[in-house]
Amino acid sequence: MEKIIPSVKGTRDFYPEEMAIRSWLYQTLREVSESFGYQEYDGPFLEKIDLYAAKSGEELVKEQAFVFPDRGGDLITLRPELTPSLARMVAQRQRQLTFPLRWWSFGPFWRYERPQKGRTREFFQWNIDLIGANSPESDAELVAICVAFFKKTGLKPDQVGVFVNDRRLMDAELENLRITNPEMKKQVFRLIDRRDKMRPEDWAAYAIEVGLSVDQFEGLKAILDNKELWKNSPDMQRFFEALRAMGADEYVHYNPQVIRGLEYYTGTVFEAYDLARDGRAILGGGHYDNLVADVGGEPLPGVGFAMGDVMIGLVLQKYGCLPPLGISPADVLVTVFDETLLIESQKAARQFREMGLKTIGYTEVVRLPRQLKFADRMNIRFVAIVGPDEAAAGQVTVKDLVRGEQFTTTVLDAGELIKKMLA
RNA sequence: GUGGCUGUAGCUCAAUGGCAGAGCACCUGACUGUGGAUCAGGUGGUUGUGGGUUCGACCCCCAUCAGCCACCCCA
Repeated sequence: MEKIIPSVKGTRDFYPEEMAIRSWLYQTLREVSESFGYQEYDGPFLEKIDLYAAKSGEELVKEQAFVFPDRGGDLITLRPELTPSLARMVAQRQRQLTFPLRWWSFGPFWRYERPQKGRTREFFQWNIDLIGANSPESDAELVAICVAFFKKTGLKPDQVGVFVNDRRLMDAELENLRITNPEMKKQVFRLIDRRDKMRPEDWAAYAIEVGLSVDQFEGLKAILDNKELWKNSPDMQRFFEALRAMGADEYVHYNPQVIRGLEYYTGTVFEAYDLARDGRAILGGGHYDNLVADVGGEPLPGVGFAMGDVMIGLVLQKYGCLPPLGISPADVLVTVFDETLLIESQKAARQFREMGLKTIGYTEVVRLPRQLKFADRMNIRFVAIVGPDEAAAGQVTVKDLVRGEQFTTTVLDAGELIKKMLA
């Protein structure tokens, strides 16, 4: 045998078991998204590099995207995120679309990163946005959607949580500490983001390096340790009140340390975690002032989030929330007795299918035990045997592999009985 | 991009520098029109790849590829 050419680093093969999970996830996301009245959309998987160069940092495109020249010499990128494509799609029809826009998508993305737990180079992502809305209640709606997803999958509020903050609130709090320089604020945001990843003494040293005075540093720590800080913001108060009204507050926590790396978030920011702090963020999102800022067009505020399939898959597996495996591809297997009866078996299989039963007709002439074993392995509950006796009488013998019982009757009767037993 | 751990049968893993093994799975039979269970037998390997050291390498060294993990980053 020739050597098997290995798959591309960081990609996954989806065998039927994994594919079933992916399809289930897609279906669940669809149901949750649609229950809030969101419409499905998608952009191209290939985009010109310029689309990202305009908006994202140089680093993203140069180091974390798959980029290659096409035959005409243009640089093409396998999309690393959906937002720029969304911005273009919205800007192109800004005058025709009806706002507020509620759109969702689930599709593949690529990032040239080093694979590790919860991170692959090829992954699927749920993107959902409410565009052309600017209220705390619209921000709350998106958080309520991700809570609805958790509820639907069976994840409990003591297993996962959504942590929320508001950048404008943080901005105001920093102003109170006389941190007013925009560049300085950016650095302090980064400092806040790093707090949990560094030892306290290193973090303090970093704070001094950034240029904070001792008073400012103490003030910052007080802010970050204040779980009631949200009460200083009327918008956050409205946000939490809306969440309660939507029945989502159980899962949602205020955390002044949530900042998010993305520069385009301007208001509410949030991310969901396994409460055991196991692994990376499950999802992240927030409020932005202008989706189409880099594409031109009227300023368009909105709120949205993205969730990758890899991390949520790990969390769902950890908490036993994945759908059961070993689901059968068929209800009935029609066996083949010998070459002379091959056609009879195929006719019977067709009749079963026409009655709405998922039916596999064996297409090889092999010994019966082998065919029964096949049915057993494939979790096919019913085996219909068409032997010389049955063929002569216009009947089939149906064996129920779960109960170990069997009966002989016409195909039509057998089909009805099987349907009853499956119900 | 940086660092650590690991690559042996289809799978999970053994093997002081001295004959490459086990369990599970698979195949055959016991059982010529009936799956699972049991028993008996059997197939299965360029030890990731390429070099080096050695009388001799799964084992030591170098490189490389892949997987996992942590950094970095997280759109």
